[in-house]
Amino acid sequence: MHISDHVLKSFLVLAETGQFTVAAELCHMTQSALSQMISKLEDRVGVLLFNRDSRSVTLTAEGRRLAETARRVTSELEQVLTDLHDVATLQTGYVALAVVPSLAVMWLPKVLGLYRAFHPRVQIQLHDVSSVRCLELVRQGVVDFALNSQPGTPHEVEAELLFDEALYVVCPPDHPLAAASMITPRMLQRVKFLHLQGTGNMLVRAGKNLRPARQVFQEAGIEDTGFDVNNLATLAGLVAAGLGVCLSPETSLPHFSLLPTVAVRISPKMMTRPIYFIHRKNRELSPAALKMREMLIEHPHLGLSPVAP
Amino acid sequence: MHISDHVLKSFLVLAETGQFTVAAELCHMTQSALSQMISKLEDRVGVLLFNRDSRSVTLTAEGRRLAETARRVTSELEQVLTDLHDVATLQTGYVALAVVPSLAVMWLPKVLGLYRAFHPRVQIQLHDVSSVRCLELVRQGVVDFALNSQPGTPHEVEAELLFDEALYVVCPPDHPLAAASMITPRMLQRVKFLHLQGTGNMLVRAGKNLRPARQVFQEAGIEDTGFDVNNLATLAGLVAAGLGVCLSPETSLPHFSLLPTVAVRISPKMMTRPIYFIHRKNRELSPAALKMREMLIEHPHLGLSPVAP
DNA sequence: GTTCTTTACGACCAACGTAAGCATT
DNA sequence: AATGCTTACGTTGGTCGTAAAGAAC
Repeated sequence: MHISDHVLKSFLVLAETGQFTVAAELCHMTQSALSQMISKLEDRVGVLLFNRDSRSVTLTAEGRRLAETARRVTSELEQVLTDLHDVATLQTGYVALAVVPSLAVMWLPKVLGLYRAFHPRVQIQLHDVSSVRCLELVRQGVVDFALNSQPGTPHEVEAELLFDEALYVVCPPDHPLAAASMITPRMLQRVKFLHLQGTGNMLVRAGKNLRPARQVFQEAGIEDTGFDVNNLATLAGLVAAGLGVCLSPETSLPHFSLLPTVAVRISPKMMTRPIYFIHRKNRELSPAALKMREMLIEHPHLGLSPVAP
Repeated sequence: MHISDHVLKSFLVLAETGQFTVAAELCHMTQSALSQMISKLEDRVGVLLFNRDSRSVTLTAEGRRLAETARRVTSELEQVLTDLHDVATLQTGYVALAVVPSLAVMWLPKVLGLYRAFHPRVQIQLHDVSSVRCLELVRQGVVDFALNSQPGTPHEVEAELLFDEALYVVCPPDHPLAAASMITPRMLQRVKFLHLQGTGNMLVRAGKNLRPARQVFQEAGIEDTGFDVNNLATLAGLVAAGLGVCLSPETSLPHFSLLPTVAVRISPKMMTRPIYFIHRKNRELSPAALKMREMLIEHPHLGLSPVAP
C-alpha cells in the first residue's frame, strides 16, 4: 500500500474524531472504506494505530507517533499544492522579460498595464537593454523571454514573430519628403541620412529576408552623411536643423515630437521591423510568462498603427 | 490523483537523474509508467514540473519548489516508517509492567532475562508494587500490563490466567508437618498459624472459587496465633523459633532458606495461587508487550515447579 | 539509424460501495 | 432494538506494462 495524502488525511481525521462513522463522513466515504483503509495502513506500518473500543477509537502510542509526522507532512503538502495552484492560476507568480528600449516606452507599458489589471499579484521584472543583451539574458536564463527584432541563433533560442512594426523616415517640415504620404525606395535617392548609433544596423524585414536597414537604404541610393549619433535627442536636433533625415521605428517616434519634425511612414513593402517573442529552447515558460505571451500576441498593436501586409 | 510517497520518490529520482530511462530503472518500473506518473502529477499540481529536452529533463522553477518539500516529506515519512517498523519487530520499544514483589524476585527475572536476550533494545520498566497498586497502574495506563493474583474488575481490566502457582506451608524442621510430602486440609487441624500482613488475605483458588487464603485455612481448622507480621524475614524467624507455621507461595520460598525451616507443598486440590496477566480493556498491547506476554505464557514455570492439575 | 520520451491500449490490482455479520449497550 | 465497527464480495477506476509512434541528434 502506498501512503498518500488522502490516507494520511483520513487517518488524522479519524484520530481527531475518534469515530469511524463521523470521520468517514468528513472524508466523504463510507465507514467500510475507511475501516479498510486504516486496516491497510496498519498492515503497511506493521503496528496497530488505534485502540478499538466498541464505541470509540483512540490512537495507540505508535498511532500518536505517526499522527505527529502525518500532521506535518499533510500541511506541508497542502501548502505546496496551494502555492503551485496559485502559480498556475496566476494569483501569484513572477515574470522576467527583456526588451529593447524602443518597445519599452510606447507599446509594452500598455500591454503590461493590461496584464497587471488581470493579474495584479504577479511580479514583473523588466530589463530594457540592447538587442544583443536581450538575447544574452534569454540564453542565461535570467529572463523568461525577450522582445526584440533579432531572432537570435535558432539552436539556443526560439523566436516567434509577434508583429511587424512600421518604420518611419523623420525629416524637417520643409523637406521634400515631408509632403509624401508614404516612403518608397525611389524617393530616397540622394537623400541625406543621419544614423543613430546602432539603428543603421537594425535588422529589418525587406521582402522576405532580414537585412541591416543601412544596407536597404544604400541600395535605395541614399547619401550617408557620416554622422553617427549616440543620443536620440541629438539626432532629433540634427534633423530639425535640416542636416538630414533619419530612420525611426514607430515606437520611437514620440522622442521626435518635441522638435519641429515630420515623420513619414516607410512602405511596408520596402521594409518593416519584425518584433519577435524569444525564449530559450527546451525551457518551459512559467504560467505567468505564458499568459503574458498570450496577451502580447493578442494585442500586437496596442497603441501602434497596424502594418498592412 | 493522490500524491503518495511512491510518486514523490519517483519525482525526486527523476529530478536528480534528469532522465526518465534511468529514473524509471531506479524506481523499478518502465519509462512509460514513470512518464505517465509524472504527467499525472503535473496535471494534479496544475503546472509543468520539468523542462523536457530531447536528451534530458530539468526541473522548472515550480518543480524545484515541489522538490524541496518532496524531499522533506519523503524523508519524514521514511523516518516514521522505519521507526514503526523497528517497534513492530522489537528492534526498539518500551514495556512497562507491574508485578507483585513475590513474582519480581524469583520467576519474572528469568523471563525478563530471556526477553532481553532476544530483544536487547527494548526498554523495560518494572514496577514491583502491591496487588492493588498493580491494578491501579493498569487502570491508569501507566503500565502495559500487570502480573498478580487478583483478576480485578472485569469491565475495566482484562485478566488472563497464566498459571497456577504452588503454595507451601513453612514449618520448623521438627514440626509434625515437616515430614509430610504434601499438605491436605485435614493435616492443618489445630496447627498454629502465623500470618504475614496481607498474605492471609491473598486470594487463592480453592476448588473453583477465588477466596482469601485465611478463609480456606480457617475451614481446615487451623489455629490463628494472632500474629500479624509485616516483614517476611521476621516471619521466617518466628517460624524457625517454633512459634507456628506460615503460608508462602513458591516464589517467596527463597526468603526462608536462610533459616532452618522446611517447606511442604500444599495439595493443589486444596489451594493454589493463580497468576494473571492483566491489561486494560480495549487497549491494544504494544508489540513489545505482546511479545512479552507470549513469553510469559510460554514459560510459566521458568524456575518454578509445575502445579499438577 | 539510434536513443529517449510520449501515446495508445489492454490487463490487472487495489480501493470503494453495498450489504451482511458481529459485538456492545 | 440500535449503534458502530468489521468482513465479504462485486464493481470500477487508476496504474502499470507492452508496443507503437514521435522527436531529436
